Amino acid sequence: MFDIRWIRDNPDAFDAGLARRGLGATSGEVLKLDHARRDHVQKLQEAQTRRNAASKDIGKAKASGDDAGAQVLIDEVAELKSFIQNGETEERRLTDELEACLSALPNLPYDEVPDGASEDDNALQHTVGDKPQFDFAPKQHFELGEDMGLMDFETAAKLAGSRFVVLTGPMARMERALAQLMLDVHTQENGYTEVSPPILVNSDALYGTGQLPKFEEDQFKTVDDRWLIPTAEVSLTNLVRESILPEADLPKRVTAFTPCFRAEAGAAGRDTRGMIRQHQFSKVELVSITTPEQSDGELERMLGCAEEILKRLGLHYRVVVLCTGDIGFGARKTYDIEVWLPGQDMFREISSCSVCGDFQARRMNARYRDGEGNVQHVHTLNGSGLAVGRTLIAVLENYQQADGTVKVPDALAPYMGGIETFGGANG
RNA sequence: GGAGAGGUGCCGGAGUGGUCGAACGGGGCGGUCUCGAAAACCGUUGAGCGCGCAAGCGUUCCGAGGGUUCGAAUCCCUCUCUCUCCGCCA
Repeated sequence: MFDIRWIRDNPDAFDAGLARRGLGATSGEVLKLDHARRDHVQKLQEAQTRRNAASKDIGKAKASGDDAGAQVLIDEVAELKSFIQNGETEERRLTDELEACLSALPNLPYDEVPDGASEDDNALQHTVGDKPQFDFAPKQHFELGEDMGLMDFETAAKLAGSRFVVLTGPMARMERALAQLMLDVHTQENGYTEVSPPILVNSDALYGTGQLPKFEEDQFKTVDDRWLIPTAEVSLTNLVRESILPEADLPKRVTAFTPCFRAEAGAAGRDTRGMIRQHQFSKVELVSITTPEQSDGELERMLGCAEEILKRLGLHYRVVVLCTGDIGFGARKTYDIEVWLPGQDMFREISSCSVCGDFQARRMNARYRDGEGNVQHVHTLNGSGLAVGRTLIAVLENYQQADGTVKVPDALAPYMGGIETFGGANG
């Protein structure tokens, strides 16, 4: 959501930013609505001023026993009544119309974000590690998992349909181990506070982070008008909605390990094999709430926190800056971390770290009080730290051995009960 | 699920339908006093929107949304949340 006053002052910059997103100029329409609304508000307020004054005089007149004088005023106010009532309805309509227009517009990218139409135009930032060498043809994660009998898509389909999986034994344990490692690093070393939030939320929360109203078809909705979160970003970011935080509380850093649910409405036919794209997956999410001054530095910090997990696991990865065509709805700038999957012979997204400026804060009405006592909107950031399902995939493919077993990375040893490999004859 | 009680400012807590953005207390902030501090005393302390360079003026907001009324924090309806008791339950 944009600051309408900023659009008033910078209509060209606003349109230019939208143009980079491939959208047409909108400031004309927005400002027309804004003008109509302000015009209307002024007339309405004048009427309200007159009504309030007259109403007070009625009270005084009655108190002093001047019933005739009171009656004159009563008649005057009665005339204003319908005008004010209609006026209030109209004001709400104009406000809603303006908001409907603004709420569907994506955030503006930073200048430094590269222009582009698709992920092909993302800019490589840096690469860490090297591709592991195999003296055999590395398998894809689902081949490994199914051969081990520890990853079962068929049974999952019986329970829930396509795009679900059942993990068993050490496979299930490794998913838990990965989450545990991530949470431990983020809470003990990176300054994040662990949170266990609702994963079923209302429409306001989803609106706050920008999934609604535009991306309803990507979400799962319950029968009582709640929604399964597509990411813990929703729950964690909305923790500060409708509040005014003391500046001393910022930056506020929270993390949560939750399941995430996505309808994958537009992804029919994509990544149908394996665990890459599921309706349900688990993720450790990082969210930071900051002042406007802190947010850019916080993005770099958050990226570093996410990268740290991959380094601990010894996984080869690269970081890209998403171009204007690939960046998410609420983001001003996004880093994707892509991990190397030898079985797939390609890099795949495993984390996405975004700075949203005050875009979500305006939708949530999340503010803070600065040193001078001024109230202003916070900035919000979110990032995966990491997507646990995809991390599991990466470990499987990178740590596989010629005999079809998988070596447990050293960093996971404390969480795996001492086993060094798994997937052999005994599971 | 049943029964009841409530949602007022940073917190506690008043508020016969009229001059209430709201008593009073606490907290915070500023000041007086003091060598300094405490105590005491004085002052100050909500958010949104509109107009304005600003000072400021106006307007809206007492859980949310409707309604009654010339006028609603106060009356009515719906919703929502919290608390207590009972039932059920991981």
